[in-house]
Amino acid sequence: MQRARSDDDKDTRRQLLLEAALDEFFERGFSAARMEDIARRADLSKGTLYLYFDSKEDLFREIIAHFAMPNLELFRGMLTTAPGFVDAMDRLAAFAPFMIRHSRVPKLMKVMIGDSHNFPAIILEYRKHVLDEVFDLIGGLLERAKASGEIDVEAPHLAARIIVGPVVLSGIWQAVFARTTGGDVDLDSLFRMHAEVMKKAFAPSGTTS
Amino acid sequence: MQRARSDDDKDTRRQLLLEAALDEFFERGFSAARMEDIARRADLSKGTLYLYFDSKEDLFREIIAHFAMPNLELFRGMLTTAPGFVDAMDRLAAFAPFMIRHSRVPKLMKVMIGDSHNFPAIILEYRKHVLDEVFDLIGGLLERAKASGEIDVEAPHLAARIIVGPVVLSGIWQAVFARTTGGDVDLDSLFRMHAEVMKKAFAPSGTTS
DNA sequence: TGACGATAACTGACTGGTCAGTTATTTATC
DNA sequence: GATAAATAACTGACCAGTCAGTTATCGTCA
Repeated sequence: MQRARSDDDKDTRRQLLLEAALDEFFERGFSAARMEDIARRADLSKGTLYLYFDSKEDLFREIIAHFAMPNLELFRGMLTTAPGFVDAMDRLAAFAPFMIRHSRVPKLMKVMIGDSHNFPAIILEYRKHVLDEVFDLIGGLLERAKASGEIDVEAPHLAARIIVGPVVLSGIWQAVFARTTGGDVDLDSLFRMHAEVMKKAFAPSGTTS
Repeated sequence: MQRARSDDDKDTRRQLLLEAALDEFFERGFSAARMEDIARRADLSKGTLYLYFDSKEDLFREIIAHFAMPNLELFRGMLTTAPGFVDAMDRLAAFAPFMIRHSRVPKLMKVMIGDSHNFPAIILEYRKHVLDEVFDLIGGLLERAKASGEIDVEAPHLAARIIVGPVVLSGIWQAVFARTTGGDVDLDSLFRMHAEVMKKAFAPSGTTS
């Protein structure tokens, strides 16, 4: 591999190492992952890896900072531009299968759950800045829809958990079982149904489809 | 600590070691957990631990066999004795918060997710014998309720995932964040709402509360 | 009752291997 | 030839699994 001379080159290399590290942490877990293997996966040596990151823990921290935020922004963009609840659910039905199959969110989920107790501070930070934010976004959406009379819901922050539940289940299922055969579900159908279920459940009483 | 002479004594000791191991695996992950610490947690030495289990991996396997099955049976008992869908959802609303707060299921979830790729065969076995069984139980319940005209649902096996989703989300939340402060939700309210949401969503059209 | 092996539960020091992090050296690029 | 990117050999700490030795407990016999 060519040497990285410019700052741009170094950024690309850094990114490459982060991807390699996420893959190794995903497959082996933080503790069993070897720095040598992470470096080799990016066609570099262990020594070079240490030019870009201070320690294994530093690498873990950077992975989360690097991969979590963009996904949150994507999610925020999807939700905040939806005119109402029904529209937001339809978008979620299209967005969730894509995210589960093609984004790094499932891998990140598995890594963060598996090593949460080894880095409590990092994980708590993540909860505050990403997870709580997701629930707040959905909660806010529900409150606006309730105010406008589009839906009927008593506790929006609880409803948010019910909406997110199947997404988390499918993400973890993907992360844990994607490599094994059988047991997979058609995610598009699943989330289309999920959207319909949520619409019907929160429809104001007196409304019939 | 007294020595274990009888077979009964040894069974108790074995059980004690399994509990200790689950706790250590839960807190550190399989790879970072130390056999010495597991033994110490049960007030025994590392050598003694090896009298009861062949290896660290053997211990992992035994933990799952020991803790997963009883919980599945509990769940089966809860569902199969319910006369119908509405009753089953009410039972779930009472059962889920208890299970999440007081059973070892959340700990088991975290351990199995975190180390799934290190023991693919064990985890696949678990999926077939426990997870698929859970989905089949709920799927069967839904089909019977549909046949009797109690509910209206097109794809019971997908609906099962929607019902289970929030349970998994809450279980993982408990496992990952229970020790940290804030961010906790009233599980009783959450699952009471979840039951109502499911009832309303699957109620035959034309029915209004 | 109490002393005396016999049994096996239990211990912890030890070994061999692994790996995070360091550094002296090599080498690509200007 | 100067700069700094990249390497690979090295070090020290850590730990799963082993095993030779220790000791609690029990049955037996005086």
